[in-house]
Amino acid sequence: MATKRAQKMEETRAKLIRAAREAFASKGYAAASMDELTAEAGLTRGALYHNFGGKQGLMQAVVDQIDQEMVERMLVAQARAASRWEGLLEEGVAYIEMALEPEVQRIMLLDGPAVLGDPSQWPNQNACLLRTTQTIQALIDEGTVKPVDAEAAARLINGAALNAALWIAAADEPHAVLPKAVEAFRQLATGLLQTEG
Amino acid sequence: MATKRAQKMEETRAKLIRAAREAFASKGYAAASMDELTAEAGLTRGALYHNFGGKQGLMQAVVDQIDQEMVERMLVAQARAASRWEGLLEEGVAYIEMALEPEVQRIMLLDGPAVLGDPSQWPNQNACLLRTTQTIQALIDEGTVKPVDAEAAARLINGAALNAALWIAAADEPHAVLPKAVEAFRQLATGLLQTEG
DNA sequence: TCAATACACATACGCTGCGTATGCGAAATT
DNA sequence: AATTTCGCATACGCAGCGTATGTGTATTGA
Repeated sequence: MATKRAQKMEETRAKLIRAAREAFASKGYAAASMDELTAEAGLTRGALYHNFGGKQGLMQAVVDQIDQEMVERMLVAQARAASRWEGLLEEGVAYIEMALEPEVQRIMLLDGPAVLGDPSQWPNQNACLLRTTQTIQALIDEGTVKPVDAEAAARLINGAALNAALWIAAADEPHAVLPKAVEAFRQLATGLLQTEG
Repeated sequence: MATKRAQKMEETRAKLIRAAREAFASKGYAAASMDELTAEAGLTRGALYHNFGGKQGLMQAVVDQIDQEMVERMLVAQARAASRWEGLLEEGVAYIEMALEPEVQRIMLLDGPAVLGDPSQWPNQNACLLRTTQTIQALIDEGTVKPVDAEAAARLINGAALNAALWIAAADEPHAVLPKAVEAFRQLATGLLQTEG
């Protein structure tokens, strides 16, 4: 069996990550105090340094966890779609919608890149991006999409969705501009479609 | 005439901004020490707080300056193009190329949003984005582009270009993937074109 | 031109917050 | 049961930011 120590440690890690998500999301990475954060979790900075090596390591763990959750939601969105092409679009829309959540916005879109560097270089391999790349490659293979570089297209699509999300989130009435963003996104994406000869 | 004091003050501001650009670009915002930075400019933190109110204010000034330079380069790129539509594409390509510069990448794309919040909310109004929006609106008016929301389209286009740039900059051989990104960008953009009926 | 004032910037201080070194107690090993 | 391991708390030192205060030079008014 897993030792009691290992169990306890996992619990500690979970508590710290939970508190960190809350703190990073509400105050931002820079303004979040490790002392406060750990106290919130009923621990001290000692636990933090032992488990994550430091503030940045904790951020890394938080980002990985959220990234994981986002991938899962993208999978669900894609699975719901009628065709693979619609699946790609649904993935993008799901991405946009997720970025409406302050937590995702602040941690993944604003602070994450500044603290950990370009997302595509994250250890997690940026699962979201990888998924999109695979989907596009499949669409190219089946002739639905023009033979462009799949990774390039994936990054552009994701980037477009990302900025759409930031725009929406910063808008006075997010839910009013969301449809406009989604519509523009769908239109833009058609540029990748194979022009039937 | 402008008083000597005002002249001197402008000079001081310029020196601080120059030193800040260098420091922020090379070390990143968080790791840049105000003491070192100001000493580099032959000044102290006193001057900084008097002129910019703090570290964040200095960042703001730096961002504004770079943003201004980017707009100018985008204007040049657009002016070179044969048509307005090609002008939009050239703007995007110029944007991608600019983001190859470490200074732009680090300050504008990574740290900027984390420190100052979403770019579209910057006081400068994000001149780059405003330009793109206007261009797209003109293209819609002349019937070249589908009647989508101009601002939404602009954000998507800019976002796509931005991420393409980040991808390129992080690549092993940036200049090898640049053409792939540009090609994908041009293809994607065609999605906005009016489908001739 | 000379006093008085304003003001740009330097100096000095305190506080917060990170990272590290050390200590302790409970689980694990023998 | 004795010993070792190790997860976490405690204690310390230091860097860096923001503010309050000082100082010298440019500006104003007569």
